[in-house]
Amino acid sequence: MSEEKEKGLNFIEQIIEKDLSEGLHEGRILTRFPPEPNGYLHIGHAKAICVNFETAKKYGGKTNLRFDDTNPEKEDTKYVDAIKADIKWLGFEWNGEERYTSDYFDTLFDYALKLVKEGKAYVDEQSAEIISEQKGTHTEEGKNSPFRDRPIEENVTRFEEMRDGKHPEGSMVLRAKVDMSSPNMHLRDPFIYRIKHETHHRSGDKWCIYPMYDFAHGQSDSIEGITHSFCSLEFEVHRPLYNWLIEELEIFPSKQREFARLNLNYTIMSKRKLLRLVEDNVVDGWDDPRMPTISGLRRRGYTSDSIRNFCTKVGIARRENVIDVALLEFSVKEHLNKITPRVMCVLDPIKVIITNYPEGETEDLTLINNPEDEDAGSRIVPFSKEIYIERNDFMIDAPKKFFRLKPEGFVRLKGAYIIQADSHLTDENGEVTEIHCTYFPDSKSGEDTSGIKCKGVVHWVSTHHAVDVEVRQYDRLFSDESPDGDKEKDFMEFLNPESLTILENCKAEPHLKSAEPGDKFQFQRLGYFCVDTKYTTSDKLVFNRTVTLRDSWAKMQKK
RNA sequence: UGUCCCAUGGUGUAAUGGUAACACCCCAGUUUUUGGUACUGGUAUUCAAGGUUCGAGUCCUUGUGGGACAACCA
Repeated sequence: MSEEKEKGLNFIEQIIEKDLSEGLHEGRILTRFPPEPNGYLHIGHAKAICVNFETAKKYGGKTNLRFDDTNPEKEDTKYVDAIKADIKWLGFEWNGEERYTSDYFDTLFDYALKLVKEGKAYVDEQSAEIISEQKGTHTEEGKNSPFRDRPIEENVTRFEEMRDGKHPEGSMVLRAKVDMSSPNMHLRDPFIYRIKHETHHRSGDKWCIYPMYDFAHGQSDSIEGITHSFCSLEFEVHRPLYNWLIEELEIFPSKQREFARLNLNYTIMSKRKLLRLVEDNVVDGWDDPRMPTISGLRRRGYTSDSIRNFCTKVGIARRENVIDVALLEFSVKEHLNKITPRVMCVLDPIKVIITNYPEGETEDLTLINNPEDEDAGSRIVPFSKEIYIERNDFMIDAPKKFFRLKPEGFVRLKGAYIIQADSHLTDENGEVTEIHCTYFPDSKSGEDTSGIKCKGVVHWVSTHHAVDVEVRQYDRLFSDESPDGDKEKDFMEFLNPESLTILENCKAEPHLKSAEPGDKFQFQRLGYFCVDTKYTTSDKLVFNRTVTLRDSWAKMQKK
């Protein structure tokens, strides 16, 4: 916090500071996060959450959590719980208990009735098709409905009948009487109440009419005394209606402001499309580690700190943007580098026999846990005659710049000795099966007097002490930068067939035996990994690769 | 064809009429018992044309480009 740079305010902060300087609402700041409980939260919501919670906090205000539940068809309580858990996990605390738009159904009905009684709303009994036709187009004005000027008493009666369940779905609708000739389609007598004979997840069967978004959101903001209502750009065209209703209803004047939603390359953010991935079993549920959902990122090993930092780096503005996923990845690496203990795990093991090391002997080596954090201490790693190293750390015809093990070459075993490759065995396919090496007793890590210079350092695990673990390597779910950007092709065509690789024969140092689900580590030289919370059992550890380390060797090879 | 919004390095975001900067990415190097981290340096930017002004990324006009908008969804 103290290192906070003197960067200018974002436009939302500018608005707030201006309001504050003008004494708006006596300096009270109240924002809200209004999810619809019809799906899981994703990284895009995380940005919205940060915008609302962090700006309110910055100015001494609070944030309400309000479930926008006006469409009983799609909403469910199970999503409510998941959403609450995700917000808490992200580290935010909402103002008091969570709220629900459905809690305001009585008030909302009264508001609507007030409009009806003042001749500002009417019941339209035409079909959806007819109404749609009358609505006009962008270039063509709309036409008034024949029901537009029916008597107020008749409107009151009909509206009450709607409420009382006397009419079937789709037979009639309550409309605000605004302006059918407005260039803004949302002002052409928008629907504000519709009939839905549907059981609501909270109000049950009490209601069979439900307010539309435009007649629920702004009013709920107002009821709660929200001072600043931040939403995404797509709602900009709704703002005139938002304001019109507040004025006509003469209720608390909340103000709506819009900002650009988060877009990530190689990622899909649409709830509908995410749902398809889940339903088509392309992924393993909403919390699949490849999903951009909060729960997916959490299972993948992301920390809430890193997600919040990412949201800060991304900024807030009003222009469309596509953030590079590399920035998200950088954000986790930045955090994980500071907090994770280093540990050795061989993903693709190949056996190394140290011919001059005494048979049956084990040596306890002390390795530091985290060079970035002195308090992290150290641990014991057993060393012996037989070890595993990474298959790709040995190369027969190695280029000059290959600093790892090659015939006749030297390499340092991390935290242990320098070894030299003498010979190797291969199978019928030419695959190396075993490497024979000699070690230099006077080259022990920390007390090396051998004078041998070797640039390469390699991680290893003693075969007899190794823990068998499964490692799941994840890559981006889509191979195209904007999977939903093609009008011709379905986003499913861009799925990356290699987004998941399961390695079942990995060897980890014994220290890992006590790892618990959710624990995070840096597998030295490889990346950051966490113990999977779903598939790990008492006798099988499953690790998820959160993100790889930067690999300059791989980069060099590409050239 | 209409209305509204937006336009700053490759990607994002600042600069509030006064020296265009920060982060990520990319490149080169230093350090290193992680080809990690850290550090140093580098490439690269105001959509265009007019106007206002001593001075414009910022204000005005026009153009160009991108986005949004016609669900009994939110």
